[in-house]
Amino acid sequence: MGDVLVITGPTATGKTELGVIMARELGGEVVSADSMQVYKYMDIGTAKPTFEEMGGIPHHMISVASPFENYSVASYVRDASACCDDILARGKVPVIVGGTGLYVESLLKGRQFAPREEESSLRSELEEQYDRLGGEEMLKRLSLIDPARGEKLHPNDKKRIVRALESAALGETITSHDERTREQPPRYNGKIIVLGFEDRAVLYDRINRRVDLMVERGLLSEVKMLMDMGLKKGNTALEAIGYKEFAAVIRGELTPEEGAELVKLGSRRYAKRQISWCRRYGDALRINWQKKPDMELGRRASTDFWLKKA
RNA sequence: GCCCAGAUAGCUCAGUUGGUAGAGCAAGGGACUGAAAAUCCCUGUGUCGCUGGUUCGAUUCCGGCUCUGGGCA
Repeated sequence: MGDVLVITGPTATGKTELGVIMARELGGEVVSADSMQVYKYMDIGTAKPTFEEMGGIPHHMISVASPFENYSVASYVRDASACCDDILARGKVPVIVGGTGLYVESLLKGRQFAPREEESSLRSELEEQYDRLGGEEMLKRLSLIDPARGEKLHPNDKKRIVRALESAALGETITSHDERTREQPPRYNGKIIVLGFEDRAVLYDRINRRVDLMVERGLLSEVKMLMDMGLKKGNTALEAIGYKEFAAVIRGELTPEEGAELVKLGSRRYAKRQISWCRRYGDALRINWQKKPDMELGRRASTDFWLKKA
């Protein structure tokens, strides 16, 4: 089982920068764990590291999918573990950097997923059924075939109810699949570093400034380009924070100012969900940046902040 | 200077015919097994401007004061 280093935490905490520093230190390569940086042409709004920022360290799992493709955890685990294995085979250390909790965890565990059919219409039929019959009824039906899963889900959780019914219809319930695969040993031995800030207000301030910076750098024209390419509402890529709001701006439904405010709001809430996800890593090394006294708040965490071990 | 209106949660405001208060937004917490930057669940955080009075009891009624709008001079 290969040793890997994981650097995670909410958005705008300097993961990218620390990742490069650690990769250089350990003789490693960066493997991104970010559900939106996998898409090509989405550079500004996903804050992909620039050539400069990569500092000569190879980066994997960035810009590997077309935004028309609906990439997913399963594809990620397949592709990212191939990267990690290759890095390990060359005697180097994979440094997994990213804030998508599900991706990080699934990669480390080498998680397998319950059955699903790519080309069938089963999924849309189930969705249509859900809309017609309502959550209570669908949950009742799920409970008949997978009681444990039904117990856990809320009637409003359409996505998960549909997925659970789909899996069961294809031959194995999610519960049975989970029980069968959960016992497997993790695929990688990960040392986890969780980045954060002492003060939530400082994090939010950075998020706000970062969004302003994205707008200055041309987020609007990036989104415009994607839409001109033919990307539209159903595409996962356009559901990314920053993209869905500016798509609405382009459609004339929001002013650019309103759009930017919504991006900030969405990013703040996203950060909160990420923090919540990170609390599950009990054995992680937690590092909280603390603002240096008498110093300007800057973009780069390590220059303007002290490291503080929580 | 005078007249009128307002002052209640972080913000915008509702309300209590006198028994210490509630909406929206913001915020906080949580879940997470093929969309995860997605999706879903839970939670009201308060010297009711200050100060006297009436009252068993005042955020509510009365007086004074302060501040903020608007009007008249």
